[in-house]
Amino acid sequence: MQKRTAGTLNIDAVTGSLGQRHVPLTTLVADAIRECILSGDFAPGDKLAEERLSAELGMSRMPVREALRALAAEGIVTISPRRGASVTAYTDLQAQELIEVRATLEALNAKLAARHRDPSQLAELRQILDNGSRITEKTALARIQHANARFHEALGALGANSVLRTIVRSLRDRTAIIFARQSRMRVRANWLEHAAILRAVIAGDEDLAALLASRHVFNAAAITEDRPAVADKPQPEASKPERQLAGQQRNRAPAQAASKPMRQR
Amino acid sequence: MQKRTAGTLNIDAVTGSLGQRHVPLTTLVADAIRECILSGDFAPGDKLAEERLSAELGMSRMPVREALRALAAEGIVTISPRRGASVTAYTDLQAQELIEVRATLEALNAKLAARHRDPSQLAELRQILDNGSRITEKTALARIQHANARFHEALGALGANSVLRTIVRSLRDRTAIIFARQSRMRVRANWLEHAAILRAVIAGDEDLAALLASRHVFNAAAITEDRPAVADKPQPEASKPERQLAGQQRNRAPAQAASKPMRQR
DNA sequence: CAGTCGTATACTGTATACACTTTGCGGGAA
DNA sequence: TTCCCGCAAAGTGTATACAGTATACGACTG
Repeated sequence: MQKRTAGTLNIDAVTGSLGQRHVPLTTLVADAIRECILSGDFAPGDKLAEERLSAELGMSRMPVREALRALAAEGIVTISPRRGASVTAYTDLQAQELIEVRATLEALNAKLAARHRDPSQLAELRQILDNGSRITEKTALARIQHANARFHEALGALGANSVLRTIVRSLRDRTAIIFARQSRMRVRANWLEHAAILRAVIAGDEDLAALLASRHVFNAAAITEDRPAVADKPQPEASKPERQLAGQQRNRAPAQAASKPMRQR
Repeated sequence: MQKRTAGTLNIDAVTGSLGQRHVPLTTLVADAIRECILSGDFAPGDKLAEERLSAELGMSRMPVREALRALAAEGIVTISPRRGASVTAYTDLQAQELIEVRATLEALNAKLAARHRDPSQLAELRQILDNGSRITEKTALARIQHANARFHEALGALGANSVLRTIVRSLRDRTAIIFARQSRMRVRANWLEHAAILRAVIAGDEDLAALLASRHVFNAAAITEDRPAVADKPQPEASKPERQLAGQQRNRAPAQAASKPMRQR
C-alpha cells in the first residue's frame, strides 16, 4: 500500500505538532476530501465514488467509505443509498436555513467571546486580523479564504464552548460550499466587519459583538445572493486543468430535497 | 445471515409508512443502538465493541462499525482510535455547553414556529400536548420521555428549518443522555412549560415563544443539576436484569476531555 | 430519425480475513 | 505483599471478495 498523490487530492500525514500518533487513515482522507471540497476543486453535485477515490489514493475502499460518511455527517457530502456520495448541492432554501442558524450561533459565540476575553487568545486574534486585513488586496482568493477561516476559528476558540465551536465550524464549511468565491470588494468589507467584531469583543460589549457577528454572516451571504448563487453560473468547465477528479458529471441540481429519512420514534 | 434479537437491542425493519425501500443495515443498527442509549439501557461510559454488537445482532462488523461512526457524529457515542466506541460520558462543563447551545437554538426554532403557525401542524402539536399532559401522572417515565420527544419533534417541524431541526434533535439526544430520568415533579412542570410555549406560538408572539423555549431548556437542566448529574450516582449495578449488553465495565469518567483532534487548516 | 428495451459496466452494501495494538491477568522478583 | 514484566485474549484498522443494483450505451423497433 503506497500513498499516492492524485490531482489535487493528496494526503499529508503531517500529524503536525504535538500528539495524536497513529492518526487513522479515515481522518486523513476526510481532511483531504474536505479540503478539495472547500477549495472548490470538487464542486457541488460532483460524484465521489469510493472505488475511484480509493484507487487514486492508493488504499482500500474502507477508509474512503468511512471518510465520506464522516463528511456526510458534517453536511458537505450527501449520500444516497446504493447510489453513492456526492458533494452536497444545497438548494437556495437550505442555504437560507443554514445562514439563519449560523448567524444565530455566531452571535452566541461572539457574546461568549466578549464575556471571556482571554488575553493571549485576543492577542492571537488581533494578529490574525492584522494579517488578514493586510493581505486583502494583493493575495490570491484561496489564501484569503484561508485567513478568513483562521479568524473564525480563533474567534470560536475564544468563545470557549467546544460544542458550539464544532457546530459553527460545520455550518461555516457548509456555507463555504455555497458561497465559494467572493468578490474582492466583499473581502474588504469582510475584514472591516471582522475588525468591528473584535473591537466589540475587546470592549466586552456582548450585545454589540453578537449583533455584529450575526450581521456579518448575513452580509457575507447577501452579496452572493444577488449574483445567482450556485445553481446557474455559466461554466467554462474545461478551463481549470488542475482539477482532476472533478467534473465528470454534474448531478441534476434539485432533487436532493428533503434529505434525511426523518427517523421516527 | 439471520436477524437476531439480543437483550434490549433489536432491529425492527419496519420501514414504516411511505418510502425508503432498501434501508441500509447501518441505519437500522444505528437506530437500534441510539434507542438503547436514549432509553438508558446503555449507560454513559459503556463500551460498545464492534465485534460483540455484530455478534449479538447476527451480522458482520461493518454495518455496526458504520453505525457507531454515525452515532459518534451525532455526539452520543465517542470513539477513541484503536480503543473503540463507548457511550459518550459528558463532563459537567460539556453539559453546560450543550444546554447553552440548545437553549439558543430552541429559542430560534420557537421564534420561527411562531412566525409560521401552520394550522395542521399546530393542530397536531395541540393533540400531542393534550396527550402528553394527560399521561403525566400515571404513565411510566420511559413513555413520558417518548411523548416529550414527540412534542419537541413536532415543534421542530413547525419551525420549518430543516438544518435547525437536525441540529436541535442531535442536541436534544445528547442532553437526554445526561439528564436521563427526571422526577415526576419535573415532568409536570415540563408539560406546563410546553403548554406555555405552544400558547405563545399560537399567539404569534415570537419573542415570548423564544424566551419560554430557552427557559424551558435551562429549567429541564437545572433540576438535575442539584442532584448530582451523571457522575456519581450510587449504582446498584446488578439490579437491572434486563440490561443485557451494558455494564460490563464502566470507563473512567473523565479523560475524554478535549475530544476532536482539532483539524488544522 | 426518435424512442424503447436489453445488456454490460461501474459501483455500492456486506462479509470475511488478517495484522497489529491494547488490555487484562498471572507469575516472578523485590 | 506489592510491583513489574510478559503473555494471552480481545478488539480495532485496513484489505479483499462477492453478490446485487443502478447507470450508460448500443441495438432494435416503429
